[in-house]
Amino acid sequence: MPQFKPIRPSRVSDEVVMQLRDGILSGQLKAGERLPSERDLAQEFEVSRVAVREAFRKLENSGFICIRHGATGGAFVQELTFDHLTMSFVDLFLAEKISIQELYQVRLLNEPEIASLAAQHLTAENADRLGKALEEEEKPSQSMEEDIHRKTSVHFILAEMCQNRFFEVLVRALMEVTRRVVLAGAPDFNFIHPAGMHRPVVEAVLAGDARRAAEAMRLHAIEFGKTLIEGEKAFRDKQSRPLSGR
Amino acid sequence: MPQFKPIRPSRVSDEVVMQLRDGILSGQLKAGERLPSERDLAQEFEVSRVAVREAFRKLENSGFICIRHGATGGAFVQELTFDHLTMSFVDLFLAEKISIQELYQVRLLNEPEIASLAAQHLTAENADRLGKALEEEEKPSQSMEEDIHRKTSVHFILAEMCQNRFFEVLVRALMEVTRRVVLAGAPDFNFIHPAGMHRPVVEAVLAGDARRAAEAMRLHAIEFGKTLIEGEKAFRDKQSRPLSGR
DNA sequence: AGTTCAATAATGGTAGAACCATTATTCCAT
DNA sequence: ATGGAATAATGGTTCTACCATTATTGAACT
Repeated sequence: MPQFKPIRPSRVSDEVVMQLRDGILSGQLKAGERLPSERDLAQEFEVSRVAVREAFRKLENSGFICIRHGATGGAFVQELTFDHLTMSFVDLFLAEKISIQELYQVRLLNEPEIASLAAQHLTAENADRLGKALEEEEKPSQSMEEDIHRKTSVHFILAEMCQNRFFEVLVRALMEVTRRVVLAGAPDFNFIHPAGMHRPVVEAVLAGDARRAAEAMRLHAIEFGKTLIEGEKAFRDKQSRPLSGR
Repeated sequence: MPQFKPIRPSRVSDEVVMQLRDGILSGQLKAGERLPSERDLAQEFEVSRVAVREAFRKLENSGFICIRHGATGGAFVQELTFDHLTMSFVDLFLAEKISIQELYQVRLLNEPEIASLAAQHLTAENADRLGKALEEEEKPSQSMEEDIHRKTSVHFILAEMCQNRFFEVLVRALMEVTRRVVLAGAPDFNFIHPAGMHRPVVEAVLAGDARRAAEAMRLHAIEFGKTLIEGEKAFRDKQSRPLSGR
């Protein structure tokens, strides 16, 4: 018996999505470029404006284009970023498809490697950024938001330094989940993640000592990770009733 | 001066997205449940049907709902899966925002850990699955698709066994990218990934020897990784002109 | 009784037109 | 120069009508 494939009548809007998507991924439509107006595209594809709009919603949702209103507005091709990936990841966490416990395991394995790579790729400029970030995070903060922002920035800089964009997106995702849990649960972030926690890591990286950097990061991940795991239950309880997603 | 926040008039469809999304994430709308029809929802929200449809396109694109046509059709709440995350990841690879080289680094760090965890969580049932998968992959295959499918399944089973859903989604993403590169570039997958390559890994896992499993996987990742890195250039060249994305 | 097939109704899919809202540009009055 | 109205282009929204798909119903015919 021959292998038949399922027949699924495709939507017009999906055809539009595919053509535009291919154009972008193949490089024919470059970032920054402006697509024709909805009305013109509808004419070109010989479909209704609704179909074009639905296609735009999907492409927008995937981060391929962004839409601006008004004259000189329209759909502009975007450089694909990691932001949407991070957000889908957060969604999975919110939907309880992944736990802090699991992320802890991932973090414990990957963050030391990131620190190690950062130490190996140390440049004068990054040394400067890292030093300043460490200074910043040891100052008292006015709000928890600000405190979290400062204390995550060391992680972000290390992730950038390691020159592996996967590790970069991983750290972004981990930090975003962390941020949410902390904001929902912790009364005082500076208490559970006191200033100076990153100092041994940063010092090892600045010294170009990859092994020591990895070990220092490992200890930090263990220390802070335990606190965070405890925080998850409070977070889940708090989230189960009230709404307001992102 | 007080900190003003930027004013962005929101779209009606985005409001609809947010309300439905919150309903799903908070658990008020459970998986399998059917949303009201487009016409009814439009009335409830006091917006047009188009607005509801655009919202549906976004929610569909993010994997929150799926739409069925015909009588008894409508929008059904979906259990959130890792599929969309995997696809966005593949998109980033296709857009050259991430390279095989980088993924190799990630794989080299994580897959040994996965193998190690799998060995630690060995059960009779999984031992059986693993053994059968190994047998399967050592049979000759009729097509490259089939060959790839069989040879990735060991990785999938190990990822499931390790009981960390992040590692699971990581492996899925890595395998999907691998699949594409191989399909585009390799004349004979069985040549670059001969049967039996996984045998040392599987044997170590079945023996419950975590350290040996990790080491065997590390060697496998190095061996196959080098081949794949060479395959990337061929893939990029081939992809740059013709279209047909997924 | 069982089978087949046509009619029906509910639902999503598509189209077109009209109008509103936002924004850059232009031009005019001050 | 500055401020502000008019203009035009574009996305945002709504409405209406109709097409396409599918489950159900019930009649007609074995």
